[in-house]
Amino acid sequence: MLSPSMINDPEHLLDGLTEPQLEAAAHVDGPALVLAGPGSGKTRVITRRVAWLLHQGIPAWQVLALTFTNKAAGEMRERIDALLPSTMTNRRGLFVATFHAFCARQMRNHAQLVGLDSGFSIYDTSDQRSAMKEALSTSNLDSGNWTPASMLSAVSKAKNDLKTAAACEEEAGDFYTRAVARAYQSYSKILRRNNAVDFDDLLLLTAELVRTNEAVRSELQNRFKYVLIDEYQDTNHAQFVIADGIANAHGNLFVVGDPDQSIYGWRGADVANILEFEEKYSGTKIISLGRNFRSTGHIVAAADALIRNNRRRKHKDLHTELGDGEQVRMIRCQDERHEAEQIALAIRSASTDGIDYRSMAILYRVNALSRVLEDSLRSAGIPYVIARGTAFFARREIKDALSYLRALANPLDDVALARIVNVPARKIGAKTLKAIGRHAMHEDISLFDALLDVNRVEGIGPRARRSVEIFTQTVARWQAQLENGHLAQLAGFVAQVITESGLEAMHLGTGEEDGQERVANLNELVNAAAEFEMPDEELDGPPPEATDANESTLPIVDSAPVAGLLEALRSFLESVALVSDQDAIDESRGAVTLMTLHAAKGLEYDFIAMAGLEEGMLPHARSQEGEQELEEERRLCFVGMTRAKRRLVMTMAASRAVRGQRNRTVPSSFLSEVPEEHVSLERLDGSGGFDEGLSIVYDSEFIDESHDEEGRGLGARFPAGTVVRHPQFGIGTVRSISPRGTVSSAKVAFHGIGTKTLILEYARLEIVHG
DNA sequence: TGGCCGTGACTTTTT
DNA sequence: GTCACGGCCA
Repeated sequence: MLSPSMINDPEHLLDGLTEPQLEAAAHVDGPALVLAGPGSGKTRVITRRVAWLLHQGIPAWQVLALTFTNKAAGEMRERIDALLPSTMTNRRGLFVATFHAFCARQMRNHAQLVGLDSGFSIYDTSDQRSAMKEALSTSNLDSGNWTPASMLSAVSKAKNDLKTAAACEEEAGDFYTRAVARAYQSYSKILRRNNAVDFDDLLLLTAELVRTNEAVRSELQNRFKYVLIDEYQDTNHAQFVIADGIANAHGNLFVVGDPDQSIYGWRGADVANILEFEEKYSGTKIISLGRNFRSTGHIVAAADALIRNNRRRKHKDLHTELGDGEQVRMIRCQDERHEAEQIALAIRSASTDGIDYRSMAILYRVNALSRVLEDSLRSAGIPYVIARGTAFFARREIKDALSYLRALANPLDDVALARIVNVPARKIGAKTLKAIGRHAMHEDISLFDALLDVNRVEGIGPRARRSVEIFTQTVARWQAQLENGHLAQLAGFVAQVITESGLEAMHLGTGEEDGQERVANLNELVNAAAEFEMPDEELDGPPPEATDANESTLPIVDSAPVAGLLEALRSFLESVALVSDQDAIDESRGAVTLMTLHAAKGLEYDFIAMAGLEEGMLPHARSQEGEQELEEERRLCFVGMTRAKRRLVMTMAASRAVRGQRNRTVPSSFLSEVPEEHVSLERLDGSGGFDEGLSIVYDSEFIDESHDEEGRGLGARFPAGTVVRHPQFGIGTVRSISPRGTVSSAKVAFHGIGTKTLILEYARLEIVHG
C-alpha cells in the first residue's frame, strides 16, 4: 500500500488523504475507476490527482477534465489552480470544461467537417420545439397523434445512441418508429438549413467526428494524453464514444462516479458505462471510496438503508466517523402551504443554531413545487435563490434579445430571425412574413436574404415593404459593427441592440405592469455580457509550443485567441446556451437555495429540507411503471439525502393541490424504507388516524408495530393471477407480487391501460375473483 | 396588423 | 394554475 512517505511529495499534494484517496490521487498511467460514494472526497481526489500529474512533469495542456456543469468545471479549475505553485512552468493550458462545451469547441474548430458554418447556433428547448413543429408540418405528421415534445424526446433518444436519421429509417418497423424516423430526418434538415445544432448534436457530431475522422481523432489523442471524467455514471453512449476515442490510444482514462447516484437514465445516461468499465479497459485500477466525510451518522445510515432497497446495484459500504449527529426529521404536514411553513420554521431554527443561510437548501422533485416554498420564505423574511440558470434565459424579453443577437451571429438562423422580425411590432405581420417565407423557400435562400430581396416578393403592400427595408438596414448596420468591432465592446453592443431594436422602449412604453422588471432583466443580460470572459488563455488554451508538436496533423485544437466582436458574441451566445441550473447558485448571496433534486447533484449543505415525499411525487407518478424507473427515483432520493451534512428534514403534505386539483396523498414508500432508529417523526396534520386508512398505514410504518400482519399479509391475499378492480384503472390481473420495505408492491396488468406497479396497502384493490 | 380574450392541453427530471 | 393558440374585433 502507498503512503505519502513512500512517495516523493515535496509539495505535500498527497498529505491528509486516506489510503484509497491516496491510491487514486497518485495514479498516473493506465485506466482507473474511482467508485466514490457521496461525500467521499471525490473532488479532492480529482484536483489532487491533476496537480500530481503536473507535478510529475506532465504538461497541463495534455490534460483534459470533463464535468457536467460549468459550476463544477469552474470549481475544479480554481481548486487545481490553488494547488499549483505559481512558479510551475508547465501549468498552462489545462482544459477543464463540460462535455457540451468541449464538444462545442471541437465543432467550432471543425465546423466545415460536419457541414456547418462556425457561427452555428445552439438551439435551446424552445427553439427545438419550433423546429420540430415545422418538421412535423412539412412532413405531414402533425395530425395530433404526437406532440413536438414527444417526437423530440424520441429523436433525442436516437441521437444519444448515435443513431442517424437514416439509421432510424432503416430499422423502423411499425407506424410509430417510421414516423419518428421521418420527423428526425426533416428536423435535421431544418437545423442544417438554419446552421444550427441542438444539445444532442453537440455530442453526436463530435462523437461522429472522433469515430470517423482519423485526423481529428489523432489530433485529440496527441494532445490529450490524460483524460478525466467526473460523474461518469451519468455519461451516455455518445459521451462514452468521445472519451473512448480520445483515450484508447494511451489508455489514460480516469473516471470517477457512483452508480448509486445515476439519475439521468431518462436522458440516455447508461450506467453500463461505469459498471462495465473494468471489462472494457483491461488492467483498470479500481478504487472504492466508501467513507463519508460529509454527513453525520444518522443521515448516512438512513441513506444507506434506503439505497439498499435497490436490487440492481453493486453494494458499497457507506460509513462515517463524524458521530451520530441528529436524527432525520420526518414531518407529516396538512397541505403544501403548511409544509412550506414547516420548512421555513426549520430553516429559522437552523439559523438560530448557527447554520448560515448559504449552507441551506430545499430540494424537490418537480419545479412546480418551488412556488409555494417561495411564498412562505418570502413572508418569513428568509432570503432565498432558486437554482434555475436556464429559466432566466427562457424569459420572453431575454429570448427576444438573444434572438436578435443570434440572428446577427448566424445569418442563417431563421428561427431566431422569425422570432424578432416583428418584435417590437413594426408592421411586418404574419401575412408579410408568410410571403417572404415562401419566397425564401422558393429561391432556396435564408429568411434574411429573402427580406433583403423584399422588392421581388409579391403580395406585399408598400407600407410593409418600407418596414422591411428599415429593418434590414438596421440589421446591416449592426452586422458591419460586428465585423469591425473587438471583444471589449461586447456589452456595449448588446446594450445597443436592446435599445435600437426598440425592445427596451417596448417594455418601458406600454405601461405593462411587469415592464420595469423586464427592462431590469435586459440590463442583467448586458451585465452578463460585461462579465463574460473569453475562454481563458492561462488555463484553457494550449501554449504556443504545443502547436509545433502537432504540425504534421491538423492545427491544434484551439485556433488563435479570439478578439473580434463577432467571435466574442458567438462565444457569449454559446456560453449562454450551455448554462445549467447549478450555474445560478451563488454562495456569496448568503441565501437559502431552492432547486430540484437533479440540480443538487454534486453539492452539499449543512441543512437540507426535502419536500413532497409522497407517492406520485417522489417516486414520481411518471416513473412508477417499472422497477428500473423506481430504482432511479430511489437513487434520486438518495442523492437528496446525502447532500445534507448535519441536518436533514423530509416533509410530506397529507393533501396537495396539483394543477388546481386538491388530492389526498400517500406517504412516499421511501420514507418507510428508512429504519426508525434514524428518524424522528412528527405528525402535524391533525388527523386522528383511525378514521382514515392512509394515516393508519403511515402510522403503522413508523409507530405501530402491527404492520407485519397488515403489511405482509396483504401480499398473500393477491397471488399472481388474481383478477382485481381498481377505482381508476378498472379490471386487471395481478402479474406478480414483491415485498418492498414493509409493504408489498404488485404488478397489475389492466385492460387497455397496461401494467402498473401498485402498492397493495395504498391502492384500494377489490378482488373480483381469485 | 395588432391586441385581447376565451378555450384547451398539459408539467418530471436537463445539458 | 399556467401557457399557447386560435378567433374575433378595432
